[in-house]
Amino acid sequence: MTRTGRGGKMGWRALRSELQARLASGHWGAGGRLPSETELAAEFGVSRATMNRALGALAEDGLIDRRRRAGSRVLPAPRRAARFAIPVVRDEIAATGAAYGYALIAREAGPAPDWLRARMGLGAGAQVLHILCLHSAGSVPFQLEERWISLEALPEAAGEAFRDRGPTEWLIATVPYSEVEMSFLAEGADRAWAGLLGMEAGEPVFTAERTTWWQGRAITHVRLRYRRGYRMTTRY
Amino acid sequence: MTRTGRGGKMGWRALRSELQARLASGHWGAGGRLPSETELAAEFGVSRATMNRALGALAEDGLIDRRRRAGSRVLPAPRRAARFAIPVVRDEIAATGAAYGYALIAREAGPAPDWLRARMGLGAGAQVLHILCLHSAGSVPFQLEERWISLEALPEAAGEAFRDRGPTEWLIATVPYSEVEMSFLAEGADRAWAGLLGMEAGEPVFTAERTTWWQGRAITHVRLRYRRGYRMTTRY
DNA sequence: CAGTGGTCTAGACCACCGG
DNA sequence: CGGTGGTCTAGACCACTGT
Repeated sequence: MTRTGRGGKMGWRALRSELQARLASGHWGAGGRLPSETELAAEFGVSRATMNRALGALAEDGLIDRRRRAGSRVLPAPRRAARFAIPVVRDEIAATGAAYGYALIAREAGPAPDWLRARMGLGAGAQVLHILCLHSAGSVPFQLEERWISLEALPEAAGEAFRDRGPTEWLIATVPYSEVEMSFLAEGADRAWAGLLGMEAGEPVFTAERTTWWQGRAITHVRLRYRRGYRMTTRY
Repeated sequence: MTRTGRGGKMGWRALRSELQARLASGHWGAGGRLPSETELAAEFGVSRATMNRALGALAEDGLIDRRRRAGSRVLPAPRRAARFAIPVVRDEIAATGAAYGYALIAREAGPAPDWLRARMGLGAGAQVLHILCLHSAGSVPFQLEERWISLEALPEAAGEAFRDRGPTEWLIATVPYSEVEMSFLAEGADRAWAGLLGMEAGEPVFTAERTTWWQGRAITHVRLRYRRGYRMTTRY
């Protein structure tokens, strides 16, 4: 029996690795059934709680499917999920070694356009604060942020100038925990803002859209357009 | 004290929600320190193991930072991570209700180009199988797949025609568990393949790139180019 | 309805690291 | 050094669901 350390019992992380290797080797076949928790626990000489933890981790990783009474089965095609860290742009730029720059370009209150009312579930005539600003790495444009904040849900935004600090950072401090829907897409740079990113109109742009709810109400919607050549990368 | 159910003790999921709500309300302040596991367990009337599980979940979600001796601290800016499910394209199309269509466009073995050898860590003169194929939703192009498979690492690929089944599905069946690096980006449609997706050259395309390793060796690299208007969306 | 996973408990030991 | 989190154990009860 494989063990970690010098003869000690296996921890649940080691167990997970061991079981994962066994899955990869096809030990139980695709779609096959694993022994019960109790049996596996006995085989590896650990308590059922520990084995449960290890198997639970494998299920979270999408490698097996666990159901009461039915047992644990090997998923034929592992349900893959990629985790992308969504860093604050200030940190993302700092990580490249460049100096973070922020510039407010526009800021005005007004009625929400129809598409935004639909997306955020706002009533007719709802007022929003519309902000456009640029985050730079040194003197190079890095990300163009276009944001709408519901003044109904967050009236204190009206008192913020957003001159020295981006709305994202202000929101993080004001509404720390929230529900989020996020999309990634490719779009053509619009004549209206292509120049701000140092791009030609029509050039492909990597864009992230995010709508944020707090206590069931939509607070803000943002479009983040990234500099030419930007990639969002992860390993798993 | 808030409880779930009719007077029963709280489970660790309920505990997590409760603590998350308390975090959201600013109960411990940003950067503040939470009581110890033992204290919290006593306050909620659960065992320390259960409280540990709940706090561990909050740490995994990036809401708090836990360190021995130092205790649990509220993270000032929650380290957010979005999880994107990466479905098999056949399922993704089936989910829209359309019929899945597959067509092999090209398939040829040859030496790996330099950029690919660099990306996959292949030696000089390494042979790869280069495959181009199209996945359609009904009669509409959905995703163009361009893939390279290392014939050194996976010689059995040479015997596969990929005429009825895409290489992704064959790979899943052949190399079920692997390490992956994935990127999302925006690029302009190339003259060489824009037509296959029903697009004009230069039109913005949402592209996913993925390199897959198995037992420390790069197996395959793929570029997935999506139809116009594609979005990758998640909630968290 | 019986076998499986899901969870809780009380106690224990240990690793880590801040003061 | 001592308090904190990390983990394991043995036992227990329960929820779910396939047969």
